[in-house]
Amino acid sequence: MVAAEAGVSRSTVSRVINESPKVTPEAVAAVSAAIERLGYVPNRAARTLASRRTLTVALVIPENTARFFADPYFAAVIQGVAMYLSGTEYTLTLLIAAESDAVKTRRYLRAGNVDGALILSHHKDDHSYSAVTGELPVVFGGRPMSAEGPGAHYVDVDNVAAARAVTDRLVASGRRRIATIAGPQDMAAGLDRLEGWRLSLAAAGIADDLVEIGDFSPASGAAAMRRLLEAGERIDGLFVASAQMASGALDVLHERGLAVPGDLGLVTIDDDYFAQSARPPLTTIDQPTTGVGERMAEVLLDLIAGGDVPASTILPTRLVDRGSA
Amino acid sequence: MVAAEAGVSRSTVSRVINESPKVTPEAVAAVSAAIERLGYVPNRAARTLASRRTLTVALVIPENTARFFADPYFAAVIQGVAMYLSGTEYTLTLLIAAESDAVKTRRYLRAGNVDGALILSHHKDDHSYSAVTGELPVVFGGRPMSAEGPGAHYVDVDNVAAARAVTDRLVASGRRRIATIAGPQDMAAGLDRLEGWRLSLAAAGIADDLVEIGDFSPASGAAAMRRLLEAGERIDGLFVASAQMASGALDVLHERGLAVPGDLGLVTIDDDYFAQSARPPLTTIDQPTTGVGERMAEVLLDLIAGGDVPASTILPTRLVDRGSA
DNA sequence: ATGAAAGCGCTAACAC
DNA sequence: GTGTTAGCGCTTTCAT
Repeated sequence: MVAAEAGVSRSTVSRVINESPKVTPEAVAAVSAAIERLGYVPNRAARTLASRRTLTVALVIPENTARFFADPYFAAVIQGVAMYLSGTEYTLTLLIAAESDAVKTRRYLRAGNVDGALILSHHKDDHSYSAVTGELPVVFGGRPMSAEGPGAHYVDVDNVAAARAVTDRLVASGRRRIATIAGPQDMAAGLDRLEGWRLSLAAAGIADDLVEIGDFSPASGAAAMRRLLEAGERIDGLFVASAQMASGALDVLHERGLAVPGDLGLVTIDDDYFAQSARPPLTTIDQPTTGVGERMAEVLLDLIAGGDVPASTILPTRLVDRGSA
Repeated sequence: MVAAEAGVSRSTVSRVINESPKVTPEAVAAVSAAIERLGYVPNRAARTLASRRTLTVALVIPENTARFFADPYFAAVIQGVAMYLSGTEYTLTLLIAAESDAVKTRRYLRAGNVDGALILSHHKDDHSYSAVTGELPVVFGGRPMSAEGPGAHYVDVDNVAAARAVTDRLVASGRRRIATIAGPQDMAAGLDRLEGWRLSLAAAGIADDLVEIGDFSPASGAAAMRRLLEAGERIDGLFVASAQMASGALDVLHERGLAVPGDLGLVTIDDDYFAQSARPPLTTIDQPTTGVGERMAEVLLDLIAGGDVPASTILPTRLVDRGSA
């Protein structure tokens, strides 16, 4: 094998591969050359078995979250994770966790098949994985809801501040009757954005009674918009908790002949295709989607390396003003 | 360990785990019970090292394809793969292959770290992975372009037939001046859909000179639509090679005050959010996206198992008539 | 049908 | 700094 070719022992080869500091430069050179010449690639299984590190991290997507694969947000996060990892020695295992046997997934995680796990979940009850947090480094995507306990590491954006900032635009435009189409109230993002809207209105002394709930999908946004309109109030401002829902809401407004921002101001969150190509293009919040994935991976690797990382990593967002307020 | 608990040897335990037929039912029962009782989970690395099967398949996404992660098509395929695999013993490794060192990726694949690979690529030059086809079971998503050689296994839909079928609707509506916004001509799907459009027109004796090319994104569809309109021809029918491009094209038509299907018929491919929520909703082709992922995984596992699978697996599509032709 | 023994390819003490 | 010696936890001949 490589050892013979380089004229050293297997141990030295191993040390070079693992970048041990205690190897002479000459030895490193000889081994590297031999590796190159032979096109040698270490066997992962053997390394794992001997060292008890798998060099693998799992990305767990609970099944009911998987249904939202079409959501560009998730796709972007996954992409961020994969891209960050591709620059490291680590490998990514994608796990769609059937809720029928979350047990199976948890066992897999605890069986030492991975060095850590990233958990991307949509709903509150998805967090059945918090149990593994004690036995394995785990990083959640998005602020986990109560059940996780205070120790859970997560990466997220400040949804409260983002929602508040964008709603402030509505207020600044002189809107006084401001409604919201909120996200699901069993998701942190849904709750936080609603809270941000409330804070903005409270600060301006405006009533916060016009609330309809959607599930972040365009169809749910359209339905919520209809309910809002049918309630009979004359709204002059609207904060929709996601651009996908805003797109649905906008369809309904067009149907009814209501103009944005002429008849009412409309702002949202997510600077994706929906916000950009809406007519009119929407004032919104740009959040770092692939960035969330990248940081999740980074935090996890730090945790695995024994680093001592703060439990929460909050990424900055940016307000994109397109004049739709 | 389990052997002691069940009162048998390690070999027997191993046989039970690997479902060897030569074990008495009693032994199986005893071992299964012991496994259950102890919550035993076999160590993957050790199994792999001893058996030389990794129980892992790679899903390779060339970096320039990764940019299209937002494309719901890709997300759906990945989801299909992951969900199919979750029902098997196999694990999915997601590999974003930097084109800078495709060498690294190929080595990884050849180093025996996976039992097979699924390759999802967008463009012609992505297919640098065809080289591994000889050394490892490989299944491509989408018909690979020439370079792969005839042996390459792939799963796809019949894009030619689909495009032809939907264009036929335009013809059936009496449209005589039918243009197309085609996909990239370095992708099989782009070429095939253009070909289908041509065949439909040829059969009807209609000229096929009105062609603009896009890259499947909404923005490119809008740009192509502008070029088509500015060419000055009065078009009465249009086949757009993807719903995302159709959405962009429709925006331009609205801008110019052209009505669908009043002024011109518009049909496309993909029954996704874009086709469904377009105004008007579009006559289109529904293709099994997660189905493609599932079949890719299924074919790969068959290949790994030594099965002898036909090189191409063509999945059926369905025409969805929404009256936009 | 089952057990005993010999590795799979590597890393990790431990000496030198 | 480098080599030697044991395993890591399984599967797999080979006997029995």
